[in-house]
Amino acid sequence: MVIQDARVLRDEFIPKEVVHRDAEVQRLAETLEPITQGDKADNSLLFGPPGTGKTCIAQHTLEKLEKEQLDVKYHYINCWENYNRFKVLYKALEGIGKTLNVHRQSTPTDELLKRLRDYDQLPYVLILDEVDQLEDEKVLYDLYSAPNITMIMITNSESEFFNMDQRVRSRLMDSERIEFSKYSADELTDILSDRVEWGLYRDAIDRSRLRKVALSADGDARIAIGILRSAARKAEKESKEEITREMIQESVPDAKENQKQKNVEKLNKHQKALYDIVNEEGKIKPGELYEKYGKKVDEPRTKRMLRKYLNKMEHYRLIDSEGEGRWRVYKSKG
DNA sequence: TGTCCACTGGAAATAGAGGCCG
DNA sequence: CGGCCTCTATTTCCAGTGGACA
Repeated sequence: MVIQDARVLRDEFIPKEVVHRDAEVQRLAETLEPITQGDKADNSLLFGPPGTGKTCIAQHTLEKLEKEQLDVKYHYINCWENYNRFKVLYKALEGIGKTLNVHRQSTPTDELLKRLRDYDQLPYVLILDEVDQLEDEKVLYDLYSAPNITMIMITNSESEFFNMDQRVRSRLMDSERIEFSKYSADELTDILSDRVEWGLYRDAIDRSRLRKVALSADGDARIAIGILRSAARKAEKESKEEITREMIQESVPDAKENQKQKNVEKLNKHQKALYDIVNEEGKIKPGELYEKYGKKVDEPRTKRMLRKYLNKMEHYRLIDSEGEGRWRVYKSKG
């Protein structure tokens, strides 16, 4: 037996103590300080590469705040999954239990917003993860103008995020910005050993092997934990008592592919067809791509729609493109 | 210099789904 | 049930872009 508590190895797990992010935790806590007086705090923007602890710290800080201070509410919203105005507002209302008798289709979005604005019980903090994935950032403006709501926005790229509607941007400019950088191999090793302590049996893995995992993850904690999880499962499957270096080695590609795979699964058949063609060709001009696509599926969508799909896939980092206008070329990743 | 070409992406129009209400 | 809403997905229409070519 290797795994003691599988929950600890999941992506969503939030540790009780966060290691190697003291400065960031401190800054976030200071920014949120007014909330302890029952006021609205400044919004914050956490940015940095994937797997650097942004989401984890936001949730951890709020969880702690809620525990110490009963009169705060917070809610986590993933903007990848809730990418439009209605969905975000609906989720936000869910967090304060005001969705009663809001019935999905028949209530206008403005009504949702009105309810949020009218809410004045307790300070309400919204964690908006992957906020750059929103189809239309105007919803941020809506939330900005709600008197009691404080936002914690999370994004990979600060510059991409601010590449938005002028009016929304000018409001969000004064958010507290907190930058996260990649973890070093030593830091990652510490994070892993923290997880191991709660999640695995003591002798399953030692520090030098954890360091091997850390080195393969290139500063990304999510990948590091993914490698560990996958290696632990292998050990479990083979009924071994410990995780070997070979198991770790084999798990590296699994873990790295994993994230991308998740996104590919969300594509519909038209998007998948485009994705496959781009990958087969490696590099392809739009006209040719549309033509191949047309032969490949029944009931093809119009070119305009395909352009929308391609944009989306590029945004999700499933494909690449280069060149503007007439010189555009779509490319497979990597 | 003017016209054509191959492509992009915004905006408006349309279709269809699901819920509300009399 | 039928009329009325709103939402999302999709189509239709089109102005804009900048190199090629006569």
